[in-house]
Amino acid sequence: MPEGHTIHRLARDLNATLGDAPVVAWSPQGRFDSGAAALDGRPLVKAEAWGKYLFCDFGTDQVLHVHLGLIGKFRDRGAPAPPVVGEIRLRLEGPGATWDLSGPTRCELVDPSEQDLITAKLGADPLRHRPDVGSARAKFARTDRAVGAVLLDQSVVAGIGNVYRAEILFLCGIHPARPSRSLTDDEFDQVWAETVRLLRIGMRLGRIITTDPAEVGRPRSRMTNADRLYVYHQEFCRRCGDQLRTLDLGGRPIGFCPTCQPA
DNA sequence: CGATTATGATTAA
DNA sequence: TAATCCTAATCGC
Repeated sequence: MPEGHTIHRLARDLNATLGDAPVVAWSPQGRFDSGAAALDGRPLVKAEAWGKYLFCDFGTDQVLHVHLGLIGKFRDRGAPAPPVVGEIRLRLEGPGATWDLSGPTRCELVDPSEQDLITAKLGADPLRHRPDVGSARAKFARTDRAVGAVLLDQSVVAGIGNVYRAEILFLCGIHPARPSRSLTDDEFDQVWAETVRLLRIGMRLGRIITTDPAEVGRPRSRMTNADRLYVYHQEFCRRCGDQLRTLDLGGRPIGFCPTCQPA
């Protein structure tokens, strides 16, 4: 379930569990044989997230670039390495962890220059150190596109996905179809603050919760979508009870409350 | 057991 | 805008 929080958490956990020991790398599925061979026996030097993009440095001339896309997963199956289940593009085995990558939209080795090209196109990442808020603010102020679409644009803010954009706008009381340029400075500040706050919570908890993070203490099975979220895939407004509506922005649906988010 | 769906992004048209 | 890619879980029959 990959928005930016997932990728940053992944980078953190890869670094923590793979340490500096040599890693056994292979492609159970066979679709990344040559790439895996280039990493086999190398230690993970550093994993790093840029928005939804993950880069892993193994101390070789090329960097592993992974993008999970909509359905990709990168999970630790524990050690010792259990039998392979399903379509695993890449498996990384360390002394204390076994990472299985499935369904990525990108899994490739790239030159550092290509990595630079990718990251240069990305906007401010709220989860990175000292994100360039000014550039995001300037981009918001410059366009007439709907704010709901701009929030999903990775070249403006890197890491927000379809769930967070809906939840952020609800919490800010902003109608998703409003032109980005119509936001006041205060409104932009509020959007940015909520973005940082929510993504941090998501990274900490390992899942998207925009209501009350304390809720996570409850068993997962007893937490419904409606407990975690205000508008994404919801029918009624948690605040005012009105029927929520859906709009298509940026090619994807976004739910909102017509009362709490007036046009 | 087939159809549907999913927190994404690129390419082609 | 639509088609396409990638996989697994869930849903309906």
